[in-house]
Amino acid sequence: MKPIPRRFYERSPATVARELLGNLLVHRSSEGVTKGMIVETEAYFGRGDPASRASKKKTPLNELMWERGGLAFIYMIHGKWMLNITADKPGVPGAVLIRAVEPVCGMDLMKKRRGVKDELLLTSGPGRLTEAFGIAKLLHGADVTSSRSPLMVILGHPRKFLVKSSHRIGVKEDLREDLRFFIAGNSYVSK
DNA sequence: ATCTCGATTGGCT
DNA sequence: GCCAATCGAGATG
Repeated sequence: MKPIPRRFYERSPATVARELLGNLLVHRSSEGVTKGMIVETEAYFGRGDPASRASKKKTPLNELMWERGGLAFIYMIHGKWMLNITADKPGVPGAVLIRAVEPVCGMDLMKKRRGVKDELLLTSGPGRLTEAFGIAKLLHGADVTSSRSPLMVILGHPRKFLVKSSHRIGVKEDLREDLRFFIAGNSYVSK
């Protein structure tokens, strides 16, 4: 399993968000392995982006957004863990929120962690997928470009799909630009 | 120490 | 469609 290299992430968050679609998120833990195809993402910038955690000053929570690309940036909102991957060049804040994946491996473990049987409810939302994958603050700062990391992103099989975009979900104030990207017609895209 | 808020979710009408 | 529970971080005292 070869992770996608760091240079992939050190570009505009919007480009990274779009191109992450179709690739595979892999988490390895003592409980087992879970794998899913990324089907929905959102891009966040720094200064000038009212919805971003990095729109204001640096804090212990958001400082990772200024670091190099390809690091897991994790925080809690409404009692749920959100998984982001840092993007853009070191010193330039940016991140991509992983909003949904399609389960590929470890569905039994996902069902156990989520406490639901319906596969469609396993990973079809940012809080759902972190619960299904067992992702929490412990993985904050994990390097998803390292093959030794418990959390990584690897190249998906080449597949044809249509990418659509929309405004970002749930944000109080959004930018004019469409910054949510998803695979058209995929049933794991959140509502 | 206490209060407020949110890049959400699930249950109920 | 509406609504309340969720809980850690940041702000405030």
